[in-house]
Amino acid sequence: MRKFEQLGSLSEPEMQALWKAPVRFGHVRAHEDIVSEGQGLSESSLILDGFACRYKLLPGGMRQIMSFQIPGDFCDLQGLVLTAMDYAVGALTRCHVAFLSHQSLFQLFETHPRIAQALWKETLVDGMIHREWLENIGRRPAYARIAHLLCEMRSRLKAIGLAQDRQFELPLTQTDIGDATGLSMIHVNRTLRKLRADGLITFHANVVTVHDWKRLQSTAGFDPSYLQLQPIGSGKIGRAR
Amino acid sequence: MRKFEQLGSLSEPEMQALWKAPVRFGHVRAHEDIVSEGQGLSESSLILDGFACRYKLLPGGMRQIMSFQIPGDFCDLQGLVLTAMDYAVGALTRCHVAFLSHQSLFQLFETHPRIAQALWKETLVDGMIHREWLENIGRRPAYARIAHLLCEMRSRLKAIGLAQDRQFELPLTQTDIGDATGLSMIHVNRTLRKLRADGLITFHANVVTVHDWKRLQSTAGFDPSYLQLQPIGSGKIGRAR
DNA sequence: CGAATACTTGATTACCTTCAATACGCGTGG
DNA sequence: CCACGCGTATTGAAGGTAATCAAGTATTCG
Repeated sequence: MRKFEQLGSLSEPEMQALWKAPVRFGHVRAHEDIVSEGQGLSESSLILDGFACRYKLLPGGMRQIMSFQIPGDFCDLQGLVLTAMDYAVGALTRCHVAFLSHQSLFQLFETHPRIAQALWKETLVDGMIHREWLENIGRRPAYARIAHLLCEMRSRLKAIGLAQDRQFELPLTQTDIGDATGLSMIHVNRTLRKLRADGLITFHANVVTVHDWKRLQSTAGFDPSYLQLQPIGSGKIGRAR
Repeated sequence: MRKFEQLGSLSEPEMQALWKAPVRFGHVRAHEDIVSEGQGLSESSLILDGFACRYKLLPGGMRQIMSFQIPGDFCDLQGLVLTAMDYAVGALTRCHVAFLSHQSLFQLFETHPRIAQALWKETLVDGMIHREWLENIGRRPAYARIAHLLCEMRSRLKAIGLAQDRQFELPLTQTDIGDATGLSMIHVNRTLRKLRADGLITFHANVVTVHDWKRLQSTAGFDPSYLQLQPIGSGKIGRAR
């Protein structure tokens, strides 16, 4: 549970302060919502364990997933600064979640402004992922689109030690993948088979096995520097303060 | 140029401080970049006048537009906290731009932390727009997709006094609309004609005329509360501080 | 073990893209 | 002033990608 540390290179006293903040722990069953759309929030939730997704429902009942949240990700920092959520967060597996009250976060911001900045940064990274997905859904054909999603998830899961080079667990149904990529479940199925037939990956029992990482990456048009951020302290901000 | 005020309900002394900050003014010709991808920045740019867009180019030369920036919008707040831009910002028309150095912004944050929060909020609104676009591109057919884009732009332009009920200027080519919605220019053309034939809108010489707002909204699945945010001071944050 | 959920496969249809060619609008320069 | 060229818009035809419909199989879970 010491995943706070990935939060973004804070200094020792800042980490100390975070440890002392009151945290409520809880868990959410698979297929239940962690946060609902339209809700106003009084605490922010951080995934400690499990997979979740942000999504919206359309009038017709269709679902669009906007991002997957993995351990170490905040779900709803948006609710800290804005008064209503424009999306829901659903648990894809059983999730362990830490809830931090907004009040105590704001108190932390007073004494440790860099914590606010670290959280701001979190939301900016969300924005980067959204833009990557816009590019993906808007301009790539299904084959590359799914390949790209797999590249992204491998990359993000590796960063938190949940993926190996050749293999990682990805507890998504084909319906989930379809809702994330803007495709029908059926087409996802066929495309996965094609990826399999081409010797790029296999996806079975929630496990992705990468057979040809290089080719997967190139068909996806995946940029390996994706989300490889510089730590806060070493960049412009360090200088500016 | 007093569009700073839309920045998000800051108090008087905060506004005063903003006025005193050093600002560099400039302009960018149409079709030129305001910011390039991959760049590290030392100042943040705010559109005072004109239209711009955030975009990425794919290896094949395709372009995906992630959002349109209109007067009063920051283009690259991301560069304040992160060290490299993951997208470029291109001017669609001649743009007047204000550049605020990161250094002076960070100084402002020290004395007026709510300014930082207002900018954080700006980036969260960007995130909301991205998610709306993800839903749009991922799950709506071309007809509704373009209708939705028009609804959004009308709504945002109205908020800054640049749209009337029935008519507003939208200096986008059909290619731009295609790159924003993930469609081919040709299909945009045909879809616009269909919207015209159905009596919803006309789009000619960069002017959108709305003939049937209600029907446009309903075919788009547009939520009229989109981006209607509560001011910062009146929400949770006000209480928390 | 039975029901529910997830996956697979085939056939058909529709949406959207690509290719190709033409027309329009506008500023430049002859 | 008109010709020219360029970017933008328009239109038609052909083809491919992905959706929908329909039915059947495998898994998971209570």
